[in-house]
Amino acid sequence: MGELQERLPEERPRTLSEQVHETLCEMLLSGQLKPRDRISLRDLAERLGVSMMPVREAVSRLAAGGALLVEPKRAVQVPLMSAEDFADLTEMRVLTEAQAARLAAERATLEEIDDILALADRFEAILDTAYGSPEAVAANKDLHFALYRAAGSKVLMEMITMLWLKVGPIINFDIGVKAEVPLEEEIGRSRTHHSRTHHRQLCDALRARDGDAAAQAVTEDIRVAAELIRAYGAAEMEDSRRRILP
Amino acid sequence: MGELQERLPEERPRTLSEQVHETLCEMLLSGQLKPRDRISLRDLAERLGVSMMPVREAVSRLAAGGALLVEPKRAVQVPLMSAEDFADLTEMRVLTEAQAARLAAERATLEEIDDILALADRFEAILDTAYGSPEAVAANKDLHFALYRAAGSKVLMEMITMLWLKVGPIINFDIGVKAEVPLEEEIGRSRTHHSRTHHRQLCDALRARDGDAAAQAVTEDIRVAAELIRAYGAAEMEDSRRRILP
DNA sequence: TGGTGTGATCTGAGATCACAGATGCAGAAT
DNA sequence: ATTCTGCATCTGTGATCTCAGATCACACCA
Repeated sequence: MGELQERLPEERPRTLSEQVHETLCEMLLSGQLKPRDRISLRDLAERLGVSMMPVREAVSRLAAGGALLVEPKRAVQVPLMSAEDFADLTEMRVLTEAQAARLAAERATLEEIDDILALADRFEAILDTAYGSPEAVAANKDLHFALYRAAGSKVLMEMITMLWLKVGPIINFDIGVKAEVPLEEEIGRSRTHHSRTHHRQLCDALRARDGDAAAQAVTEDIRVAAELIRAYGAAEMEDSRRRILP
Repeated sequence: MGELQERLPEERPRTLSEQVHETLCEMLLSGQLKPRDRISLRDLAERLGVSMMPVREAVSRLAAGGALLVEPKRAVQVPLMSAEDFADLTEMRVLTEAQAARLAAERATLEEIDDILALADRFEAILDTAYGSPEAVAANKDLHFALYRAAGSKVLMEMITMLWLKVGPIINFDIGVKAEVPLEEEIGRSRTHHSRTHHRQLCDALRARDGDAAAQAVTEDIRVAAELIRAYGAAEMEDSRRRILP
């Protein structure tokens, strides 16, 4: 009992629900959860060393945002997304994240810009050595969120976070597939190529304080990545039901 | 016990949590809850004839979206919004709702457009007789949401709903003040004037399938209303703490 | 061999209880 | 009259229990 408490012993008195929520968010954003994955409240509670209650509350928060799907009397699962839903989600990501990039280019402090440029360098370095690895996913996430945080809009940040929680399982499933199946190397190469191009456009735009260019770079980054995922068919894959950590 | 079940006897088997959630949403959107209002889980549970559990789940869902603020070991309350937060929220409403209007103008079916035009007429009629009434608020909400629904984007609709749940208490508090305090009649008149103008621009844009014009109409509607609220000072009012239904 | 039914098991939903911290009001001290 | 103090009350948090519905596997019959 008490794994979470022991792992975070001196944290300020956050509730167990918040800690569970954070854990689930990380699992969604990092690809530990894939579409169709089912989560048992009892299992997860036992695994984390808490009772069902905090898990229930965390799960309903995620379900409120559409990141998890809970049908009454049925196991809660990571929602399967149709191609239409994925396209819809992608367009909303373009709308919100392009605006965030525009605001960041116009309002970021010099320190924030330096941080973002450093994260972009770090991401490129990781791409060279370990494309498709969890580290690359995390570095990409850190870069994007540093940019969006610099936009200075709390509400926009919340909206983008919600969208990422929804696309996380798909994007990272995609990466997981590529990591396991090294065929289709050309897709990987074209993807890293585009990533580099868009990230460099973004850095240039930030340095020049060019909001439109920053928005354009992020827009293309999102659209190209989405198109590669769509072409790969990950968005509507129908593999057999999986349990987490069986 | 069982008031909700009896009131909705033949509904399909929705959970109590969902029903409570819906009730709370209506209270937020219709102005029955104002900033600083406190909600006791036990009181609300008793009032609705359910146990604390469904109320807890509904409240955490709203809290996840920022529509309610729950601090550990303290009464959950309708969050008080700073002027900066309100401005931020307004800009995000412009971003999302203008895009919804643009999509609706381009993709709405003729039936949907007819419905929207009818709701606009209905709203104007209510404005003539009962400005600032709960009916006017509801009619305005119906009009806007019919428009956004016609955009055909599920994700966009969810985002807009979340934003309305946040601004609902402020907008409707504003209206409540105006209804109780008939001074400042010129504000009321200017507001109805702008409302009419923007709504007619919107209708013309829909008929002409002009996405840009529709987006522009909605943008100005939101910005003008927000400016009037800001000028009135409702966004940062610091009245004493209230309990619902004392 | 293929379809069907049936029961053991697992699921979330909801109620109830115990608990610790926050609140607020009343009374005492200044 | 005002400020501090202390206790009664109210708060959300979390655990535990019950229940009904869903699921799945295995056996049985056609």
